Amino acid sequence: MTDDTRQNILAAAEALFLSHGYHGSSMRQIAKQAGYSAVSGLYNHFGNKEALFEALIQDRNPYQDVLAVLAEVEGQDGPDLLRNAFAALQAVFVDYQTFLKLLLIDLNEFEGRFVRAIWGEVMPEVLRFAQRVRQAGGIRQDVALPLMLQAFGGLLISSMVANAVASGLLGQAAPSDETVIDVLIEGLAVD
Amino acid sequence: MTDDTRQNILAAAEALFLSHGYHGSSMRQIAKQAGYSAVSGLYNHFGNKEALFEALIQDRNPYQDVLAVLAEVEGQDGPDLLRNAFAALQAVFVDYQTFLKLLLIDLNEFEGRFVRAIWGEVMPEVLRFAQRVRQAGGIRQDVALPLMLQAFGGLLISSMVANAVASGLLGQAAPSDETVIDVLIEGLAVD
DNA sequence: GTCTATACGGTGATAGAC
DNA sequence: GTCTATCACCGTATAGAC
Repeated sequence: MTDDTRQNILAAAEALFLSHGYHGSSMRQIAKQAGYSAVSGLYNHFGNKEALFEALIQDRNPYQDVLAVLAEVEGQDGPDLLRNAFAALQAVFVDYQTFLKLLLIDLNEFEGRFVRAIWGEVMPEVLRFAQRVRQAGGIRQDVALPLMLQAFGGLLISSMVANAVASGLLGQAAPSDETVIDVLIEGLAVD
Repeated sequence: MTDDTRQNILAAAEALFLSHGYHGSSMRQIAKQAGYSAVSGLYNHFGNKEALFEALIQDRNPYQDVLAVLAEVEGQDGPDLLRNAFAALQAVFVDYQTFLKLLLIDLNEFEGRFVRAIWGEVMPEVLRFAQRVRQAGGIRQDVALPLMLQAFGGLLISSMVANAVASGLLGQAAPSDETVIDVLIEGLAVD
């Protein structure tokens, strides 16, 4: 299959999945939206609905951008690194807000199978970043690395969710604040 | 309908929703599990599948327990209050781990409609708790209340998710740590 | 009221003719 | 690529028995 037809189908599937959910979007609807007049046209390119969704997750995830941020972020010390990485990741996720919905679908329908596969590839780079933070200095050494990452990730997620809620993606409006990480950094910094 | 038949149906629906998801659990399966030989037996008690799910969310949510914790938690100062509330809420959510899955279903299938309704009743008490924390002293006054709540909630959620992942509810195992809140409190405390 | 039996249009998916 | 059937299953509605 050419890359054009593939992207055409993925775009149709994405639009429907985002607006009507996974089970709310039928293969017949996706086929129609993609310009086919019969469902079989879809099954010529993707084995089944699940394979179509997996292709969508593989194509739309922020994997590359997150890896780039973690590898290239700079800072004078640990707190500076954390602050810069947090801001850079927030900026990345602004462009991937719709991916949040795909992630939810993955969690619900496939027990997070597809996102976990991607996470497996990102995790090594995350650990490498955490070690960079620790070695850059200015961070309390009595805080374990997993604990620091859980706090960092939790705040990042809560910031993304607050952002998504504010933009009406998942619910109703709520005020967003970009400095939530500063409180954590204050707690992590050496006295 | 008697409370027995109601709880019988809810238990059957919960077991199936948790193990096979919302669309993976058919009304026929639920009816069978609840002891009926025809689907219609279900429709005598719940108007449709969505109403059945809503009743389940209403019946299984931690609303009462969370309200009780927020109203009754004590502490010598702000940091102490935050620490005690965090621990108490963590303890509550241990008993409601399966509710996480119902929450996910609500987010995915109903845009979080049912959980938002519950949240609307909890929020006033949450704000009252935040003001108690601030007035109890020992907390930086330059940190806005919504920011403090977002950080507190984000860490609570990340702790719950880490717990759920560790228990295999949502995915594969990961180490859990109960002191993630201490880092935040360190950042919130007055110098 | 509570249960059973049956029926309707939709679904994901397959098979075959053009 | 298109059409058309066909399959089992889905949520739901209805008619009727006790």
